[in-house]
Amino acid sequence: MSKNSYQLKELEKLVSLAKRRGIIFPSSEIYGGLSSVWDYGPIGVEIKRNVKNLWWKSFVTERDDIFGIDASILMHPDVWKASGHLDSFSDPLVECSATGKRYREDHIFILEIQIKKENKLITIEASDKDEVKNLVKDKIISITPLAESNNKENPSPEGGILSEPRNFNLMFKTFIGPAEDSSSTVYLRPETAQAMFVNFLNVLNSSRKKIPFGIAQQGKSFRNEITPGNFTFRTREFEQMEMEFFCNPSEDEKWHKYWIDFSLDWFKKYGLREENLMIRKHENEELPHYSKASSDIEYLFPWSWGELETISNRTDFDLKAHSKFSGKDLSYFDQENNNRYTPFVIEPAMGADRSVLAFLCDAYCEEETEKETRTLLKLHPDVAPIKIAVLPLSRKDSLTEYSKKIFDDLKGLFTTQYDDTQSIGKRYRRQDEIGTPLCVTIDFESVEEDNSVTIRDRDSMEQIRVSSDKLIEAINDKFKSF
RNA sequence: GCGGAAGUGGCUCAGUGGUAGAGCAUCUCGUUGCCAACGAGAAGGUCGCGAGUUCGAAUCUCGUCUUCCGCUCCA
Repeated sequence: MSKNSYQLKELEKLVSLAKRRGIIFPSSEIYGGLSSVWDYGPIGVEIKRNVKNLWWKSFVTERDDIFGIDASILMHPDVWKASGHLDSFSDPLVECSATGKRYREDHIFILEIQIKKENKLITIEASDKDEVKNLVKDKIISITPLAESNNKENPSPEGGILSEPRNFNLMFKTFIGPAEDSSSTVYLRPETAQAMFVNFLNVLNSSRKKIPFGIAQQGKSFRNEITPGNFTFRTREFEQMEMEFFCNPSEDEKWHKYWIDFSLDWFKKYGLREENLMIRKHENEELPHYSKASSDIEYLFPWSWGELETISNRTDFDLKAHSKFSGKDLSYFDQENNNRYTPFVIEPAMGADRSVLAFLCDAYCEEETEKETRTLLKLHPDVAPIKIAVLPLSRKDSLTEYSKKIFDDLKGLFTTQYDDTQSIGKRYRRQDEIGTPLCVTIDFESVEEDNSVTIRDRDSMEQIRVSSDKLIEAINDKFKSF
């Protein structure tokens, strides 16, 4: 068995575990499911909330230079004209094999022209035939719109071959109001970023903050991906954790590097192993229209390396575009240096669902014990859905009463589960499978003798005995040492 | 969208035309019991869906849906 298929087997096991233990379910399953759409269950929702809250803490509340917003998914349709998403997302496009650049099919014309008595075929980008005539001074024999070309392969304006035209309807369309006429068409946002550009002035004015500063947001985005798949890695509805950091154009490279390092440290801090992480700088030809430079933080998923986060230098593209389309000046006046400029933007854009998946993949672990295989999620305690399980060794009334009291003391401080079904061994294994770092076990000694309980460690399975009066203290000490 | 594989209890799978099965998981009762413990019992499936062939279909045929793997994606 190759390493790859072995690892894919691991992914299948994780998908099974996720369903069995209430982490992630296929959407609308009783109706046959919906392709590549997933629901978080009772355990999964805790993990995802933890990941989002940890991000928010690191990127917003622990800092004094970043502000959060929570914008609507629906926005004015012109937002997507300004951002470029409408043009490059919804028209039939052809792609150049050499540069990867996409052209609107109706803006490409095939020309047969005569240069020095020799007939040549060239391709030109223009909005209509009249513009073509103005652009080309040579003797034109014929002008054929690309759509009417009978050639199997057409050259692109920048060399290379043009692909077959495709409809890239990457944005989800919907309607405002019950009447489905085109005047009320709106889109589900394909990225959360634009809300932060559109609210740039609002945040700037209400926060009285000077540049550099950032605006952060978490929320759902929607893209009609051509190829979704790999569990929750690429889905058409997904949640982003994005931050737009506005800075002086002269400092963009410094901040770009800063946010790459900051993000990488964040993933490492919450448990992803360093050997499974890498930074990949984008080649120039894969940069999108708005970006000057981009780096990915990639994680070694069971199928391959995949992007968790892209940190882009979006330059002043978006603010300038919105200035142009809205007519509102989005430039910034720097009082210290007495000059006006449009800020550059560094954007760390993290996938919330992808991050959860990476934490799960990294934590998934099988250990051979004497009789069985122990499956566990070695999640960082801050990411773990349940922090503590309270497990009475038997269901005798005296133990139940004592254990419930322990549970009541803990549940306000930690996410805690109480479980008194079946054997203690099975309960430990169940908690291992959802990544509960600590189990507190109560036995007759606790009740009848010394008022002490056992704390059992998920990873080492070691137990320590502590007085129940000092239980909370002991738990906090254990969490600190993870 | 094209090609390949697959869909049977919660999970993993067996079952090639004759009354739907196993292991694990789940639930109940008992057990002074600490790493998927032991004993007893219970529940759970119109075999993805829809047609067709047949006396009879999980099994054969067609359609359809879904999932997985490869190609253009990127959070």
